[in-house]
Amino acid sequence: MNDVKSLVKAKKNYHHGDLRGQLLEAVRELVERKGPDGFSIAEACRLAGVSTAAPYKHFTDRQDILRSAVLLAMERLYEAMKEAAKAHPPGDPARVAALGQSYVDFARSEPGMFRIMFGMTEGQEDCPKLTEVGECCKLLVEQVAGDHMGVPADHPAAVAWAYALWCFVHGHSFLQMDDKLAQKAPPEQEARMLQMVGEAMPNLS
Amino acid sequence: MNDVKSLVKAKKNYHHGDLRGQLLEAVRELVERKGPDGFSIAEACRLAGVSTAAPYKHFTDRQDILRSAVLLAMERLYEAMKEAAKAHPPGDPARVAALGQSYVDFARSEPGMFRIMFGMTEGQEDCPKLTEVGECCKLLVEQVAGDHMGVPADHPAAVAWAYALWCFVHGHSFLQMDDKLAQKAPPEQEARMLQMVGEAMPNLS
DNA sequence: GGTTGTAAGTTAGTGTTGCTTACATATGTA
DNA sequence: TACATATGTAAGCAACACTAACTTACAACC
Repeated sequence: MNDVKSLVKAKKNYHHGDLRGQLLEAVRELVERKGPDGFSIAEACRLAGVSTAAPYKHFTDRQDILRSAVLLAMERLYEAMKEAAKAHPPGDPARVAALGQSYVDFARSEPGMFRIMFGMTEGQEDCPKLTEVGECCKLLVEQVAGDHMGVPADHPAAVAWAYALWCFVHGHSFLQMDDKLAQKAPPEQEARMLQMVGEAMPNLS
Repeated sequence: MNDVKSLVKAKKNYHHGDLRGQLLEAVRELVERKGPDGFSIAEACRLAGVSTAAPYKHFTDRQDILRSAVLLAMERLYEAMKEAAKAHPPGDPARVAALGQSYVDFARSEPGMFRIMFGMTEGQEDCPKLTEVGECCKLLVEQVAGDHMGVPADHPAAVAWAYALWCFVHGHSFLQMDDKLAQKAPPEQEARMLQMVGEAMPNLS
């Protein structure tokens, strides 16, 4: 939406306000358009309207750029999940399904970034902020699972079911993205499946 | 095991027997060692001990090489799944779990290829052989699910559960590969989870 | 058994792309 | 005006995909 316009408009000045942010936005757009590998600093610069040397005043490295972009995406995902959880009261059966749905929706809306987030193999292990956000997501799922099952979030059963739920939506997200194997399931079936998994979780209270 | 030895031994002659096969093997090794993106024709040639121009006598293109390597991997996966299904009689509850286990084991043993197989975004759509093997895998899962549920493989419930099972093991495979989010689950827990999913499938006969 | 055709590999290059750095330059602020 | 910050210019360099033209080995055929 705001991609091209804001990019062009902001470039009127030598110092445009937020090159760092615009570069990350450009990375995101490139990754979505040309696939996870189709990103290069040079092209991101072209898109942002700056020289290829400019990024190095804001990032140390190519990896640094990617890491930062992934971190932003991770935060977007976490926000979406939090919103989904907040939309229903604890214990509501629809809450688990909504949480899963938010995850799948994110994967569908940003497949490129999603792939990088969970498929990066180079140098993201040593990024504490990234693992921190990931941990937050995990805790959120465990919390919702625990609420649903009537046990505290750190109960082994809640942890196990949270992981199972994650596996399910994660796999579904990937299979939807590369739809060669799985014919695109209609939204209703998707919702039904999520509901089914939610109902399979036992109530232990 | 046989990588280095066979590569060196076979290179004694100008025409070594099977450059095509060795290149594909080199691709596989590179992908495993340096990640899905860490593959290049040049490096595969270096590994196979031939010049960088040699591959073009066997493959038309870089994509052609990758596609062929992926096809081989897909066939390996199908073989593993078939073996797992053959190891138990139809209806045995352990059969579903074993099928899922074979999938997860494959992902763990060849994470790089697995990522490419299900993460490729460039030019694999138009490979009929690839989609054919994928279809075979899908049919196999549906067959096993149908046997387990006491309905034919093309029964809607069997198809739905087959897809759900696939989602589950697929997601688990990915989460295991990049283990930043999910702490590595011990094998016993993994087996228990697979069993749990299998037991959740209703018997409709 | 020599001739010859062909498949398979080699050498040497071309063109492109990308990451990164050293230095110059423009802009805003005190 | 002086300085700090932010960007541009230009270049180095490495890697890679792919091509063209030459060479080697093998095999089939007379």
